[in-house]
Amino acid sequence: MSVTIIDVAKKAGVSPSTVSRVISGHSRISPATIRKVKEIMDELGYHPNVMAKSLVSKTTQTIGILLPRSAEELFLNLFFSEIIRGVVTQSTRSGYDLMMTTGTSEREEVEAITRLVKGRRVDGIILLYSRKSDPVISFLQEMKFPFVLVGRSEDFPHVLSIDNNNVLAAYDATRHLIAQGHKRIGFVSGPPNLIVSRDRMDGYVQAMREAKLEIQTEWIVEGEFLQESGYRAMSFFMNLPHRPTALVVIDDIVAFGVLRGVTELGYKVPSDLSLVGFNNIPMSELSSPPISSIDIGIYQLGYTASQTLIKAVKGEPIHHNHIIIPHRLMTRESSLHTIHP
Amino acid sequence: MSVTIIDVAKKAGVSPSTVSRVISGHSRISPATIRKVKEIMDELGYHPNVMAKSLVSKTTQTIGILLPRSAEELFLNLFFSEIIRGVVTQSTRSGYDLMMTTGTSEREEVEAITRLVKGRRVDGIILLYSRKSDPVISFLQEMKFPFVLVGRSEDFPHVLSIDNNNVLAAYDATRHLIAQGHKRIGFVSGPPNLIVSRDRMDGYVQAMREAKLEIQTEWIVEGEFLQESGYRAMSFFMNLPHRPTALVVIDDIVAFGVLRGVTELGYKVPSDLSLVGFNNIPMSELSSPPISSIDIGIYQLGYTASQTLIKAVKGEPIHHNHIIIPHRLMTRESSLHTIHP
DNA sequence: CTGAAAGCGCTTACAG
DNA sequence: CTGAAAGCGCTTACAG
Repeated sequence: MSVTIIDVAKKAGVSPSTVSRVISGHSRISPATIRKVKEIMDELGYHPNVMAKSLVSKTTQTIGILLPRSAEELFLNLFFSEIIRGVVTQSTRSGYDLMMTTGTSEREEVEAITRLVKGRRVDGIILLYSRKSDPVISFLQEMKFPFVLVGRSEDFPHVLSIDNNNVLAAYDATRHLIAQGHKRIGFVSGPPNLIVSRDRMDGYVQAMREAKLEIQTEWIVEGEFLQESGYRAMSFFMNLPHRPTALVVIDDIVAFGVLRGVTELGYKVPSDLSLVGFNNIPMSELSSPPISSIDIGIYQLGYTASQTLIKAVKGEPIHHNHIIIPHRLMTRESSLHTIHP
Repeated sequence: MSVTIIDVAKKAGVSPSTVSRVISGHSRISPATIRKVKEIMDELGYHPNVMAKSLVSKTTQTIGILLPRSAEELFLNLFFSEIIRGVVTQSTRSGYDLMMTTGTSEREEVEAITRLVKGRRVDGIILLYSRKSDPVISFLQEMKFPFVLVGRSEDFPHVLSIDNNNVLAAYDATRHLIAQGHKRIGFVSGPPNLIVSRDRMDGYVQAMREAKLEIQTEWIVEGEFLQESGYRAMSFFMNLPHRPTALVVIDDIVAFGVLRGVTELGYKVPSDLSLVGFNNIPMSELSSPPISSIDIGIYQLGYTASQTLIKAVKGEPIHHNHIIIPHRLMTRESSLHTIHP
């Protein structure tokens, strides 16, 4: 049915081995043979069967990406789109295909990865998001299978990973609010089992301590990466007798929820409540008021993850196991309100 | 290195053929053998080598998705994230993996698809977005390779496709504005080579004609699916001596651009200019004012595309070649301003 | 119900 | 510089 290496060999009057060597750019082949074989390949419309090639070469020219369990809701947040955009761009440039997989439970995730790894379907894997103790990481380490983590792992500190310095990022965000004269600053966090939540919390705490500002436990609220979480956090804060005048918010989408709630209650951002978010999604500058946000270079995170993984797959040397993508505070109206004591 | 079917066979004291039959759930195997073999498989941690299986079975349990050329900018628009979310959810549920590929030029796209198809890397392909004459479609048809199109094709009208009724959707949007008393309604379109642009334009024109309303050519502007396009269109409209009082806008993201521009100029939505967009992205209800939008069921589009493709791959009967996902107008403040003549 | 054998399409030492 | 042969890990008629 399709054209095989044997068809080409016959027609070119050479052996299949020779055709194979021409394809792989093997050294010791006469120019004449190369020309001849290539001609026939074109003429016949030959294309290598990837499966056969993989079977013997034990390489697939494909990398896999495991989407977090909540893939269903996942894409509501621009974070993952941006990551994937970076990954697919880079992997395509490097001649690798990208395989996506997911699972709805931890067991399903491990199964999906097992299938990819043991089924020899991919050469390496990109993991998005790290939870505290992740059986997927244990499995990949045990298998000695190449992988990179977007984020970082506490249980497996030496794992190859691409991350932001989230502690510093949150520190910067908090410092910025302090510089505007705020003293009562709250923090809206994400799911507590995510390392990114705790890193950003740490940065916030550090900045507050350093400035000798009081942190009230009720100024710290945990939630999901969803608008609703912001909305709920806001209602909670606004009912406090001593409410904060500014918030550091774990994700812009959550910040939108805060903003919406604040506006509905008739308060104003930034005069009644100043905000700084994270991720700098395109809508941040569109909302009214525009929201200040830490740009964490999401696309770059994905691009670098793919690049690093492919290096690892090829066995090229990797100098740093932990690559940090720089962040940048984008100051906008939501945090430009100076408090005069 | 890894455990093969032969290792299992040896240890279980049967032939490789039998192991293979147990794996594939073949009928005529004694329960005792099945139990024994499964036990050994677990014990040894056996996992089938997908490549070897594909090579002989000629099936990959994988579908491919071709991202539009502009993948770089692509994900800035929620449309693709949502589509992919639908596709990955459904394909995973059906036990298929998802392979993503892209190209930066038409030639590269054809190459990427050729690699997937001729390399027997996938069982079927999902195409996003259709341009007027698409060499990828010609190729797939010629190869008799299963594929579905998200969108529709004029050059290949019988191709399996999942689409909205974009003509009707735009008609509904326009009717809604007419019902508010608007007579001077403009249309901000997308790239003219996309069928979706022309379909929506047609719906707009139909509704206007039917209501015996005049359409001025300067009320129709083409652009990209980007904020900037909306911004530019707005500046253009607002400088017209006889400017429209309402706009149908091809995409919410473009509508945001319009909104931002209008606001900057000191005008108000909806009183100075009413807006209806398409796609109903999450931000539509967050902006101020919230933007009316046609929800086209993007997730559903992706989910159904995957479902239909997998049916086609399996050779199951498909009753309709053109599947239409219903749309729904979400009325919000941006279009709730009644004009009294 | 089960096994031996051929074959899927390729690569790669081993010879020459 | 090139060919014959073995083998990657699986499936599937063909026998029995």
